Formats: sequence, structure tokens, C-alpha cells
Amino acid sequence: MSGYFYLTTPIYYVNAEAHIGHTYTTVLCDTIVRYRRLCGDTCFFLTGSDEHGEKVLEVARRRGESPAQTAEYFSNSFLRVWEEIGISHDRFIRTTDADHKQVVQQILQRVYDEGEIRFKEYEGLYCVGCERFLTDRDMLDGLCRDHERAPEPRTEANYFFDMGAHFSWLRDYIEQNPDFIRPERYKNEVLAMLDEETGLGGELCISRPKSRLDWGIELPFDTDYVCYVWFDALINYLTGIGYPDGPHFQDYWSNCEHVVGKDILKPHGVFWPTMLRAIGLEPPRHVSVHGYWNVDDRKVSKSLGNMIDPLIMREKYGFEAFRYFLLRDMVFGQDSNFSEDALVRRINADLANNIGNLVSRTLNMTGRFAGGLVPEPGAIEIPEREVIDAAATAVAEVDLRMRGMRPQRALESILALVDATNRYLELREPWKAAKDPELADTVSTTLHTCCESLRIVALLLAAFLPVAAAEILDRLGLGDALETAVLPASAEWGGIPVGSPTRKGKPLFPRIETAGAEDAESKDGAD
RNA sequence: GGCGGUGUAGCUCAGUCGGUUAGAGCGGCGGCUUCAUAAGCCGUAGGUCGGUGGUUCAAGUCCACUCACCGCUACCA
Repeated sequence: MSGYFYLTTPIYYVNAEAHIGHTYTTVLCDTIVRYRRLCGDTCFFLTGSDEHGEKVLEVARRRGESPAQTAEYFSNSFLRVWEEIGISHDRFIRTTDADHKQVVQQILQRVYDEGEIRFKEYEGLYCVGCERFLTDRDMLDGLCRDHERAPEPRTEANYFFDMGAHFSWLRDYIEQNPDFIRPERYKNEVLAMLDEETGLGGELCISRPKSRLDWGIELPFDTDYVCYVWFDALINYLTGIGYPDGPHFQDYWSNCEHVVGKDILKPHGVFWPTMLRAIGLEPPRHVSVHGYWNVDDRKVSKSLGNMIDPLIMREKYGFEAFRYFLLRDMVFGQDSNFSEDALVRRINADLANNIGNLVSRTLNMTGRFAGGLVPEPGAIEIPEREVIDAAATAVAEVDLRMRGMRPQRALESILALVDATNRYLELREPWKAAKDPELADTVSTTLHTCCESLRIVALLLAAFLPVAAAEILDRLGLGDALETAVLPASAEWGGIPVGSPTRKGKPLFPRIETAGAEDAESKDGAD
């Protein structure tokens, strides 16, 4: 059943360059979307940059340029990285895009007209150094932590969105749609937030006076103010697909899923659904929340310099290997740890030893024992049956797990098929059988089974490792398979044509020798 | 303080409605094998399922308490 599918990453804030966290989110979404495209869905994949706000001003000041220049610089930086690593987004949206400004203003006006935005004066402690109001946490002994000076009481008027008006609806909605926010632990956190927010009045400040911050989208109903943060940022999800009357807006919106990091759960779990409610739109199908990457067991931070540049990973290991690690080693929703050690272990174990090596041995033997052409299969016996079953299981599990946002489990399913095929090869021992002319039929069957299994492995892997999967198919003589494939039908057993010309090629994922292993080897080689 | 999460073999994790001898992958160890990227296959390692006390014919799996770590309560994926 094909249909529409719309997936978003958060838009990344333009005060830093892409690191492992941004890369993970983006790669994950790319993988999910590629999978759904393979399933025949009409997909729209949106990513982009969040460019307004105070922090951009700060960075711009530091860099001695205008906020627009800073935003431009970092936005391009993200875009360039995504292009370098082959992200297949359909649009890279910027909150400074003209259509986005228009949509934000249109929505603000509408919510304002409906009386859900209030103008309110409040008093707080303002630090002149910070140019903002301080919270208790910003202060130590009544002084601003950063400037060590006493903040002054000051009043300011701002616009507030009355999101609390929708809390009881939202609570019900979440309870009636238990997989709206997933994994479950984050659903529980949102429910807890709703209770806390009720106590705070459920108001969301959505403006800043221009006198204090003018880098933003002007409020349509008060030109002394700009829109602040969430109305600006979240609405990108609507602008991206042509709100309100783009040709496929409804098709995409009703099949929308967001992927976010756990740090922005609240805006996506609380602010956003209430905003959508205020303008009469359904919530997205899912908000899928992932955890953080630590690096070498420490938090990612600028000061530690452990941000992990995806382009450097590409240079050192090949981007798909890094991409594979990210998808394979994070249990969705939980925090995970990255280390080059773990990366190398994973590359060697899964990519080199299992997948890559199965490709090598299969194609090598097809070359040697079958003249390089996929041979005609003979009788299907129990060992073949087991591989065929493993393939069917993998296809079904991958689908279930991808839709359930569990890419790491989907990869396990694919690896199970690879394992089954490696085991099968040991059982049939075509390298021995090939010496006995009477077993020619068995050899043909064996190699056919392995080639076919590889074809299915490649199809399933295509969303995760687009380049490598295409290469496997190409070596099987199926260079254009991905262009026409539709899952699950294309992954049914028996799709590989007999006589398809194969090519062994170089190791797909070269094994990475660690320093320790090299030492051991040079010692061995010395005598 | 409140709320939530996590704690299962050396490492990373599975364990659905409580039920036969608690699982997988990786690593380690032993063996087989040579088609293959010194890859693969087979076998194995015996973990008080954080702790204590309960409920039950039966608990990793439910309840209470407790310890450790983490998160949220604060606009950085």
C-alpha cells in the first residue's frame, strides 16, 4: 500500500557547524525516507536551518558581521555537509526564506484574531550585560552568573500564546494515541510537563520588543515586535510543504512525522500540538524522540572539542561506514556512546566480515564455478528453504521495525539474513562440490541461492547504505534494480534473473586493522 | 524537593499478557575449514537478572522499601 509520507528533521540552529548529533538525526531521517521511497510512497523530506534569535546576534557580534551574514554562513555550512554526505532531502528550508516569513505572519495573525494571543506586561530581573531577563538559575547570590552584577527590576510587555487552553485536549489526545510520542518514556515526560505547565498558566511568550532584539520576523499586528523562537521555528514544518494551499499540503500533512532529539521534546510535544490545534490542523502522526550521542563517554561539547565532524569521519572511514555505525549502535530513544574504537569494531564485524565478505565469496565463486553468470537453480531442499525463509523474515521484520522507528533492529534483521547465508554456504561447501562433476547441480543451486540472497540483502540495505547497496546490485548485474524496486514485492524470493552477469570487484568494506593488530602481524611477518 | 528513566554474561543490549534448564551480538577461549576482506562455521564461557522484603503454586517480569547513575522540572541534535 503506497501513499504519502512526510518526514522532518528539526531545523538546526545556525550558531555552530554540523556535528555528530545533527548528523545522526539527519542520517536517520534520510534512511527512513529512503526506505519509504523504496516502498513506493510519495515522500517529502524536509530539513533546514533555524536562523533567528539572540544567539545568532551574539555569534554575529563575535564574528564582526551582520546576523544575516552569520545565518547565511552556517546555513550554507549545514547544507554543504548534507550534500557532501548524500542526504536526500527534498527541501532545505531556512527560517529567513520569504515564503516562511509569510506563513509565520499569516498564522500569527490568525491565532491573534482568534483571541489566543494576549498582550501582557510582566516584571522581572533584567541583566543589562546579558540583555535579557534572568531566571533563578542564571543567578548566584542575587547576581548574574555571567556578569557578576545585580540585575535590575524591569517591566516589559510581550505577546503570549495561550497554549494552556488546549492542554486538556492534548492530554486526552496523547492518551488515546499512545504512539504519538515515542518511545513511551517521552510520552510520559510530556504528560508530566502538561501537569507542570498548567501550574505555570500555560502561556508561551512569543515575542521580543525590537528595542531588545530585532533579528526576527515582525509581528503582523504590532510592528514594534518580532516573533520569538517557537512560532518561527516550528512553523517551518508547514511552510516546507506549501501551507496553506499547496497542491499536496494536505496529503503530506496528514502523513507527517517528526524526528527530534530529546532536548526539544517540550516544544514538539507541548507547544507544537497546541499551536496546530489553534489553527485547526491535526497533530503529526508521530513525534519520534532520540537520545544523545556521547563521545568517548563524555558529553559532546565545544570546549572538549569532541563534536565529531562527519566529513572527517568520511575521510577516515568512508561515510557509509560512519552512517552505518550511527544507525546500528544507537538504541532509539536512549543515549549512546561513540568512539572510534567501537566504530572500527562495528565496521569490521558487520560490514567487512559479514556483509562484505559474503559478497566477495559469493561473487568469487560465481565467477570461478559458474562462469560469472547467475546459475540456474536446481531442486530446493531444506538448506535452501532456510535461506528463503530467512529472507522472508528479514523483509517482514525490516518493514515493521522501520515503521516503528527502530532502525538498529532493522539492521539486525538484515544481518540475520547475511548470517543465514554464510551458514548455508558452509553447509553446501560449493568449493568442494565444484570438484565433483556429479554435484554440478548442487553448486548451481547454492550459488543461485547466495546471489539471490545478496540481491535481497542489497535491497533491504539500500536505505541504510545507498552507495554500497547499489554497488552490490551492480555486481550482480542488476545495476538499475533500485530505480524500479518496490518493497516488499521486489524482495520476494526468485527475483534474480538466471544468467545475470556478475563481477567480483574489490572488497566492499575493507577491514580496518587496528594498531594492535598491525603490530601482531608485523611480528608474524618478520620471521 | 517533585516527576520520569536506567541498572540482566567482560562490552552493547533483547526479554511480549509473571510460568519449563535467563537470551543475542561483539570480545575471550577451544576446534573445523580454505570459496572469501587472516574472513567463515561449530562449540564454549556458567551472569546472586543493583539490594532487601513482600504478593503468588510460580517473578528478571507485579507491589513496597532501598542503593547507584542519568534525565526533566531551564529555548543548544
